[in-house]
Amino acid sequence: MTADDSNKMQAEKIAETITNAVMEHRIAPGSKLSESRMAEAFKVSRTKIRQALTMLAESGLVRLLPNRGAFIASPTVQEAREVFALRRILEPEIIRGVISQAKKSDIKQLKEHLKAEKDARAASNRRTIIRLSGDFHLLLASICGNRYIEKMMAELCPLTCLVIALYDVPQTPACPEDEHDKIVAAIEAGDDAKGVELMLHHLTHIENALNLDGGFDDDQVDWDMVLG
Amino acid sequence: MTADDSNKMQAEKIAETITNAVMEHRIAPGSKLSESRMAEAFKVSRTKIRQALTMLAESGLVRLLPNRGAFIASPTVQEAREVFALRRILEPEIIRGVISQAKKSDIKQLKEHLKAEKDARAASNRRTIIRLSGDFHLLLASICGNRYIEKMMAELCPLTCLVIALYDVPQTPACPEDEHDKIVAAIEAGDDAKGVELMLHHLTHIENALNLDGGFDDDQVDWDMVLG
DNA sequence: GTTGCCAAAATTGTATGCAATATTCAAATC
DNA sequence: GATTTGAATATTGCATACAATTTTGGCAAC
Repeated sequence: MTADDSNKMQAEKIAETITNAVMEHRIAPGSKLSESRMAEAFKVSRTKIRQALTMLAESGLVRLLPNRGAFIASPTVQEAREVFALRRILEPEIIRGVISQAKKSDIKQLKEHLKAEKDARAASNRRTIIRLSGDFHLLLASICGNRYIEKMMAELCPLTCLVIALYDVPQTPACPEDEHDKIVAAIEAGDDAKGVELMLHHLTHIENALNLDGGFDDDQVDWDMVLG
Repeated sequence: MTADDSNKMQAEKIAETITNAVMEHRIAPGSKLSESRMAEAFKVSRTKIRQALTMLAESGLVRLLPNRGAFIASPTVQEAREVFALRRILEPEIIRGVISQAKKSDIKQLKEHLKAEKDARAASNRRTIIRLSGDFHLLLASICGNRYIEKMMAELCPLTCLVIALYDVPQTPACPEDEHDKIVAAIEAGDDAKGVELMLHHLTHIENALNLDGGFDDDQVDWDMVLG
């Protein structure tokens, strides 16, 4: 029966659509998500939209302000750092998990993904590039075989996309193209240490490419600084 | 204003009550959560209950089966192992974080917690003991200063409680009483390596005390007991 | 030109009613 | 006696109507 498809999954599907849009930078951080507009767009009642928004809020991608509505999160500098800190904890272990139990079909899937990334770069398809960049890490998480890690990464990746949208320096060259390839190579070679090192380097590289110093947090305004 | 208290937090408070009840083993894994009963017990409309259940489902503590209703999760053996695997990844880093940035007041709070645990043991207050056992790890997570880690632990601890409820061997002596104390001692001494080792030992110890054949039946929830 | 205020409009919060689906239980059949 | 069927009951799914709150826009006062 298509109970899963038609019933509960409907709200989940809406949430996924929003998440995907965030991952492709088609929704900006801080955007207001009006219930009635969404209901109209998705052709469902507000009830379903509200369900989806509650789910998204629980995952951290959306903030629900009482009587004000739902907004796509805009992570502060501090939050951005915490996202990367957690990823640096999780992803090395993901690499170890992948190496220790990847099947042939998993490796194949990884290589197919690399090819998709290469194609997207060749086509200069910016949104697809961004999207696939995140999906690479989600794919690794799904292969590593721990559903809780996978779930956590499914929350952290969209947040990372928001962080990049907020703090990326435009002229910085995009994610170095070959880092994912190198990681897969290390995985294929079964080289734990190398894979972990590459992953850490990769994450640090992404974080360092951001401008997380002069950030505008939701802190109180320092009027002395404004006037001085 | 108390907008947060009265508006959105109402559903969150319900979810927290359920979570607390799970952590104190006052709701068994697999229990059905009837919307109308809950609405009656909490004296709110089903709408609010539904919101709370959606949140709990997103956090993994509740499973929503289409047209069947909401049930407290009952983690499989595999899921139980994954919970512990993830905790073994996260909590050593939590220890490092706590050591690197705990304030005096944090240490004080930890010691107060140890005393509360000691008191509960002295009074043989089983539910309080269980509850405080989990809270210890949540307290550490809150001190370590990464809100995403804290959130993750806030999901993993209740899940661990479910796992224990499902697979614990009754005659096994409860959590060794002094492991938390030793961990705090290592933290106070600033001894990273020791703290991490103790934490890993602690987690492994809990997991090893479990029996993979035990089980629970889906009891009906006694809402008076949950609320009382 | 700016600020303050009030009414109108738009938006969110909540409850309730009804439809759809599952569960229960008793009667009928084998 | 066990199993199946089907009506009665209970529960979930959903949308809509209405209340509460915020936002908007204009008008007056300074």
